[in-house]
Amino acid sequence: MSKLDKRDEIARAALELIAGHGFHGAPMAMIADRAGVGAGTIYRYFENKDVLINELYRDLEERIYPTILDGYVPEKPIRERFLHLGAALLRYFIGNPLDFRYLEQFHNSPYGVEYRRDKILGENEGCDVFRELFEEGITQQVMKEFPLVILFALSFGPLLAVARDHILGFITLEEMLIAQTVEACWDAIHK
Amino acid sequence: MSKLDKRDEIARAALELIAGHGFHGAPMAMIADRAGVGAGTIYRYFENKDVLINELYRDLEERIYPTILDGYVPEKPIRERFLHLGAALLRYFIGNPLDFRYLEQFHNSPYGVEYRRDKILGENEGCDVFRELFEEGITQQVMKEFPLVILFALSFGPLLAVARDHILGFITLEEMLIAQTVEACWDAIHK
Amino acid sequence: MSKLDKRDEIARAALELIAGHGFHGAPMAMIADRAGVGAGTIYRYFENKDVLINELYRDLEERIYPTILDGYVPEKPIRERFLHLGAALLRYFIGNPLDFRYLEQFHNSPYGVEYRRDKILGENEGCDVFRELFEEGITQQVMKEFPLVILFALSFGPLLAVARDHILGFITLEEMLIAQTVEACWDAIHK
Amino acid sequence: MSKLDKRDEIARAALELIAGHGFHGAPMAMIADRAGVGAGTIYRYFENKDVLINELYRDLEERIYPTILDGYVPEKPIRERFLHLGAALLRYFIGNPLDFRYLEQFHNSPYGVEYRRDKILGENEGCDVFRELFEEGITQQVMKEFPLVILFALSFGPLLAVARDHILGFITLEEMLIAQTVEACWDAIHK
DNA sequence: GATGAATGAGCGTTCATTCAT
DNA sequence: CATGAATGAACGCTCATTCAT
Repeated sequence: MSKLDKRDEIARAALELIAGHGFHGAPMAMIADRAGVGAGTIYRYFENKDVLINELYRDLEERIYPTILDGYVPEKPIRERFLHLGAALLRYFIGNPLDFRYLEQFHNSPYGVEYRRDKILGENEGCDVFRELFEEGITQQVMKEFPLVILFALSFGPLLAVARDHILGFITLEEMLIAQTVEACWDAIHK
Repeated sequence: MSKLDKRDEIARAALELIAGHGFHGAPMAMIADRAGVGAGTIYRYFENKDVLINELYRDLEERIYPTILDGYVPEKPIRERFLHLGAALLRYFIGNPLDFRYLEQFHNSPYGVEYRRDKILGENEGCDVFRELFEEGITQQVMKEFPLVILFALSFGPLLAVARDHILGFITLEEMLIAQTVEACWDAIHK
Repeated sequence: MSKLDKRDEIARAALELIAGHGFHGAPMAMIADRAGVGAGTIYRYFENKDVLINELYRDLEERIYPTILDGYVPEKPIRERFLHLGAALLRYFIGNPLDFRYLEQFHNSPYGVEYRRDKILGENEGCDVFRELFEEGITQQVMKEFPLVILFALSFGPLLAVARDHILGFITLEEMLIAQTVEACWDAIHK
Repeated sequence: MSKLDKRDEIARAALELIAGHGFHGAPMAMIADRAGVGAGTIYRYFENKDVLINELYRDLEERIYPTILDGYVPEKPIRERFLHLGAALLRYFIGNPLDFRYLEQFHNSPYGVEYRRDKILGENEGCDVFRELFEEGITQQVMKEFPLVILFALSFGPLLAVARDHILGFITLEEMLIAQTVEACWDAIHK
């Protein structure tokens, strides 16, 4: 197993366990076991559990962005772009439930709160596509003049909620329903 | 201190600590300390920590419902009723940040997932007002014909998100913004 | 077993093990075992291992002082007082080898260095008998005009060394030899 | 880097780290790092950490002896020879604080105890100069008729103590004070 | 011969739960 | 009943040592 493989093996094991059982339901020893490495080995790749958790999240973001930006055409109208991003995100979550569960665990934890604080108070990075889209939407007067934070809430709030419901098996999202849901989100934010 | 007082004291202490520091940031001994009782005493009122956590949530629901139903007039049009409930809920969260934080901790944890599973798959209780409102909305053709689960997501998703942002200090919600946000939610679900 | 008994039992076990095997040769679990208590119990009496180690030293000082001051007559000549203290100290070490070994472990460790730094740089406490004796000796011109630190070295250096040699079995100190050794120390410091 | 250079590099690194942080503050990996070699390489030159620690001490002794014997004239009177050795030793410690700190760490540890036991009970080596000096001193009736062990204690006890105090910054030894301190030691042992 | 990634036993410490008082 | 001291399994993490490369 190469060095990179091992790091990924540990990351995968950690993601699975944390997604499934939360941060404290995933002891380092259990992660090591599932990754097929010794307990001490994890610490060659991640300084400690906190760092592991944060790096896992960065990895995840780096997987999501290319995916949802695939086929994204900045020249298209704002509405179409929003529908594209929303649907792509939802599809990603549905197709990668572990990633989604992990993302939720992360957001709803001190890690996520601090992360968001840095994002919102500092200069944004990462969510730039959405931020730009919202800012453009306001400028062009096609979106309600809400603070960005609220536009984010109106868009992501429902998307995350339905993704969770799908993954937990409370509903089954197929393409039609995905599109309709994202359109409903659009209804919430457009003027 | 009467038996009931003691139970409430424990519940209050637990809620505060869990809201502030999460489930694992609130050891039983610390809860007992803050409640002014012995560590063993908690177990006279709650079988174990899991039970305590679940009962805390039930308590919380029982506090929320009367509040948001105050001034709720079933005879009014659906839109008005929705706006009332949404704004009332948001106000409750803003006014009771500990309750809100606890609710979030609970929802985003195995406890919450199991709870929802029971709710959705079994015979619903608790969220009846919203459920009835949504069912009526669909029947009257004023709401989009979505599965209930999606209507919930479109309504609560954004509300919880903005409540969190307010409590974390990322935004300041005053009456105007509350009303506008709930109206935006209505835009998402109404036909 | 009363509360005090248990604290003492832990302290005794810790002292024995540390005296015999050094700080890292005495894991908390082993201390607990020898004290006949659970591993967690130690932490009810001592905040952590560092605190335990420091408290053990304080305990030890409190046992030594009364012993060597027993029969100490401040009105007697300086020489006699020095001989009394030196011999009493040596006798204490010989009679309490665990205390002595612990004291050595402590002094030769970051704990001891910091402790001495506080002692020497701050206002002295504890070693006051010796300090006063030395200061008086200099004032009365019966002792060499050395810095206090050097007088301490000339007195305690040999005493600790012979105590160690006795305890390790390299020599057997009886009363005669004790008296002669302390007199030799006096020869080193007196004018 | 030649084989010998590498061994010395490792020894130097180990000495520095152990002198500064004690035996357990100097992990093998850190020693390897500082020596600029791989972690496994250490084990080509030293069977294990215990062996490394013991060999380090032997190295140290071999550095000290030539130094203090430099200018030592066996024909001179015993007193002068003692003063020479004592002052030379003190100067060595002051000039080589890492060596001194290591020596102290070693002496005050199971390693040192076992080492001394071998020395004293077996046929002496190493400290021969002092041993011979003391034996000669007794024979010539210029020294008190103490067991050797006690003469060692009366000489080295204070010297090690003042060296430590100097290195820890509790006192500053210059030539005058060094000479006076060694003379005081002489006072302790001579008849 | 040299490497350093991998190991896993062992560390100090926490905390849900029990039970003698 | 109420208590809180006692428990010990479990945690995150370290590090001396090994061994495939």
